[in-house]
Amino acid sequence: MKTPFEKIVGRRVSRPSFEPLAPHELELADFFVRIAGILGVPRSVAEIYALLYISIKPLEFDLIQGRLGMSKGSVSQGLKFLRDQGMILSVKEKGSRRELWHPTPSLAASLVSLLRSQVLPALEQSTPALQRVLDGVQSNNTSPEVLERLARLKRWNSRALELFPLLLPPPTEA
Amino acid sequence: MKTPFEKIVGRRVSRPSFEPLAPHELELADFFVRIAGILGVPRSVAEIYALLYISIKPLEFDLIQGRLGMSKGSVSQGLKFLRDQGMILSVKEKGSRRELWHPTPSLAASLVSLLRSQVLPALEQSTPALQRVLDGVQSNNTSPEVLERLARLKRWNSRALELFPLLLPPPTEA
DNA sequence: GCGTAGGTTCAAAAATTAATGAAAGTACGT
DNA sequence: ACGTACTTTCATTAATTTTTGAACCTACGC
Repeated sequence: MKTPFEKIVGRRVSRPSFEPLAPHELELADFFVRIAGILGVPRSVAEIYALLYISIKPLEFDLIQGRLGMSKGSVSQGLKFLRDQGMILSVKEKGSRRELWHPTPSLAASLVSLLRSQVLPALEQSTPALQRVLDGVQSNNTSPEVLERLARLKRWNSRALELFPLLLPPPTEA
Repeated sequence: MKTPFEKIVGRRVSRPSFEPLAPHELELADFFVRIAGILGVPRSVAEIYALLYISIKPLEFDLIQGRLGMSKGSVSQGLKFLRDQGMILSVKEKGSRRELWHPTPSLAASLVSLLRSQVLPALEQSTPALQRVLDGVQSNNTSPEVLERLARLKRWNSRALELFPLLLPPPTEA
């Protein structure tokens, strides 16, 4: 029992029912799920994005939940993730407080931002870490080969850190 | 009770004990674990690779197991993974049947092969999948905007598939 | 200002993924 | 050709990640 009306009538009122995904919608969802998997993004997030991506109009919370058959919590967290990554935007109809979601124009920019957030922190932590490894290895006695290996690793890390902004430039501020 | 000698003496004989990792070895392991995480490779595999990477000489199974404090199964599977990816090689001392493991000279080539094995299959599956989505969408009535979105997605996928071998060329056969 | 539509939080359950270790090969030195 | 040192397999267990859903906010239309 939830809504005031349901309290009065004393039974659950049938909720608006939603279409399950059509075959081609499912296929697009699978596609995004696969790509997301590579980047370590959970399936529910990919499904939400796919649904918004293939929809003509911006979609509301309840419809997303209904058509994908997932919990409120998942929809809320999925939308938060996509919003934080700048992958979706919302509009509001006037006179309603509900938000309607649609994908941002540039998927490319979105993916870049995702990759950045995954890779850059790792690269940045690595520079001092590798230096410490080199220091530690030099106090012990190690072979010139190992020393050279580690030095090369550090050079690569530095180069990657330099190249990264060129390949995947950060979003330019307004 | 395991070895014949232990059967005779009737008690477990103290196994050779192994040094735990030194601080700089731990730090290198952390580095590889972090990088591996991005690529969805489990921690145990990264740890094995780190140990081989920082070692002067090729290492044997038992020593890897002992120093990393992990199970036989994990060591076996980890070595298999690294071997299959072409990231490590083995040598044998004459008169012994045990294999000694060391990293292949080129870490770069190894990482490329890893990336290929993760990304390429996804890209390849995607081409026909996206075509099916386009077909499905056209039989339904959808907006020109959505159609354009999906067409763009497919073009990107094709381009990625073309570019991939250029960026990360497959290993050349001997 | 009140009531509630619309959304978030977060502890607990479910699902997925990784590690373990005993049993089962396998091939090598003798 | 035997015995066993060395390794792999794989069902089970443990760890981690994802999803759920009920309780809880919060701001807006009235």
